[in-house]
Formats: sequence, C-alpha cells, structure tokens
Amino acid sequence: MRGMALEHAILVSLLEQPGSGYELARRFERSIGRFWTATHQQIYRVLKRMEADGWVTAEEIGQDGRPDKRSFSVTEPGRSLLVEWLRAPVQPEAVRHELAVKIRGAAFTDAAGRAALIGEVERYRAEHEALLARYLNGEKRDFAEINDDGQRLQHVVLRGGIAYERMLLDWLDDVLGTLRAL
Amino acid sequence: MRGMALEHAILVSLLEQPGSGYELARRFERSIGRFWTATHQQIYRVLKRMEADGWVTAEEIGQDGRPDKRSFSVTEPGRSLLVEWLRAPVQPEAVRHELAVKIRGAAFTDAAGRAALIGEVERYRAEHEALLARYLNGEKRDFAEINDDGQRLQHVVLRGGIAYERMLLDWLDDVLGTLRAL
DNA sequence: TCTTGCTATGCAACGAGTTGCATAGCAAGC
DNA sequence: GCTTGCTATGCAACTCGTTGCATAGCAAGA
Repeated sequence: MRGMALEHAILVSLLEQPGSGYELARRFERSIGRFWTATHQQIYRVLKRMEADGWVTAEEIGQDGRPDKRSFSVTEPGRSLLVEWLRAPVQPEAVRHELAVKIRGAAFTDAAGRAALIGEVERYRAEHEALLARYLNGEKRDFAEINDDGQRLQHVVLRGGIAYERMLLDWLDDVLGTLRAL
Repeated sequence: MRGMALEHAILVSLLEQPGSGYELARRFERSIGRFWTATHQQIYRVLKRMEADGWVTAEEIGQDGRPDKRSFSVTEPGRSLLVEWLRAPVQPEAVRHELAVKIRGAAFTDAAGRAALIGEVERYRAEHEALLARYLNGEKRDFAEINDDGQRLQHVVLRGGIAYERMLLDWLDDVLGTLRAL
C-alpha cells in the first residue's frame, strides 16, 4: 500500500465515468494527464490487477464496426478503498525538474552551448504557452456553468494547472533574461 | 541514453563542487533536492556506474575521527557528456500530483471525508509555507551579492522554486475555499 | 555506561514505469 | 487497391526508484 497511486487515479476517473482501458488511456492523455501520467500498457496491467482484487468489474460491450470493449466500473470495495486513501496524508512528491538541472549546468558550457540552451528554453516556453491556451479554452468550454460538486472540484484542479502554467511562463522569461545577460 | 537523468544532476553538482557520495546525498536533501530527488542508495549505485564508465574519478581521503571518504570529481569525458546533454531537447516531465487526485476524489466521499481532506490540505499548506520561508531565507543568505555566472544561474533556479511555492499557496487557498463551500 | 545520532558506505529484493512489439478490424483518403 | 490512422487489447524485457537492512567508528548527552 505504498506507491500504488495509479490505482487511485483510475478509481477517481472510473467513478467520474465508467469506461474501457482504452478510454481511460485517452483520459490520461487529456484531463487526468494534467496531474497524473500513465501509458495504456500500465493502465491495462493495473486494471487487470484491480479486477482480480475486486475493486472494479468489467462489462463486455459488443460494438458493431469496431472491436468489443470491456467497460469498467468501480465496485463498493473499490470505492471504500478510495475513500480511505483520501484520508491518508499526502505523500511528499518526487520532484524531477530536468530544465532546472540544465540551467545550473549552463555554467559549465561555452557560449554556443548557452545559445543552444536558450533556443531549447524558447521552444519549451512556446509549448507551455500553447498548453495554457488549451487549458483556458477547456475552461471556457467545460466550466461556463457549474452544476454540481464534482464539476466544482474538477474546475479548481484545472485552475491549479492554469496558475502553474502562468507561473512557469513568467519564470521562463526570467530564465531567458538571465541566460541572455551572462 | 533515455532516462539516465540522475547522472546529469550528479555531474552538475560535482562540477559545482566535488564531494563524496554522502555529501551528494546531503545536497540532494537541500538545494538540488528542490528540483531532483534521490536517496543515498540510488546515488551510490549510480556513482559506481559512473566511475566504471569513466565520467567521474574518486580520490580516497583519510579523515581522523571519522570514516574515510571517497571524494568524486568529474572527468573530461564526464564534462563533455553533460555539455552534449545540455543541447538535447528537454523531455516532457512525468507529472504526478497526488493532491489533485484527492481533490477530484472528494466528490465521492461524505462530509466527514471532505473535512478530513480539508485538514490534510491545511497541513500540506503549512508545510509549503515553511518551505517558502526557508527558500527566502536561503536567498537572503546565499544571493545577497552575486559574483559569478554559476551563482546567477543557481539564483534563477531558486527564484523558480520561490515562484512555484507562492503559486501553490495561492492555489491551496483557492482549494480550501472550494472545499469549504461544498 | 548506555543510548542516540551523525558520518560514511553499501547490498538485496521488490515494485513501478518505460520501451518495443504484436494483433486485429474497420474507416477514410489517395 | 493500398496506405494511414483509429479503436481496442495485451505481453515481455528492461530500467529506474523504493524499502529494508547492515556495518562501523566516533561524539555528545543522560
């Protein structure tokens, strides 16, 4: 019961909306992926274990014109496991900020190397600018009117993503200024 | 040459200042740990591999009154490996934000569960408030006067940490407001 | 004297995450 | 007709990170 965190993200996602492994993988590429990444291989593997443990059940759904799928729902034991986990302390996150390592590493390269890094930071910045635009777009689309608590909670998490991206863009400008002034 | 990222963080740290595995582990608890976490077991294991690959060399240092240590420095091949890596694109980070999962999970628990989560968020907030205070303190201590490029780069990374913590505290207030209003 | 804590190093087992590959049917465009 | 791409599922091998444990000397305080 240590790591086992993908399980919880899957339980939340399936409680919000039952679905197949494939559908889950797509959600992890979109909304859930903002705060928890996972590949389809990982999801199928964990889903199988969760099914064996009785936290989720699958329903076979025959589709015409495309392969059958197995739609998963959360069982009562699964739900109470999640509720229990919600009460547990938040574990300190494992930080892994590659760009920060590169920036400190810039002290040990030459002018050409620093110029290349500046280019990389600019590219990275453009990516995150586009990401912020997508978030803001999604916010307008999905949260124009708020109807229930689930939506309110999804919205506050999205606001976190937006705040993060804005902070990041400001900091990247600071980084670019610093690198250019060396 | 895929993940292999702890290696780079170690190279940067050893270029900034040679040191033993133990000293590195302490640095990863402090400054480097702000953007890259690693345990001493991991560090020793990787250091051994890096030594075998010729990226670092060790010098035995006998100390009186405490165990001998092996102080590591970066070799020329190690340095050029780092410089090469600096030019490579920044990989997209694997996000893993447990608190966000819990917040969305709060939709599926009762009032008591939500109250417990609020308590957890408050505790988490207090932790990060203390962390911000430490960062600001370290900034005053270490960057009152700036003498070289290395310091300038370390400072901009620290400013990133400070900006992150400020953003996080604001967002946690938003989260607490949202949870209390449910 | 005994215990706690710090420096200093490391092994072994396990669990989680990544990468590459494989299958299979159907739809859409060239 | 052929290729590309999407839905849908999964295995196998590997690497990375975590956890628990072990050793050993010295310092400081109860």
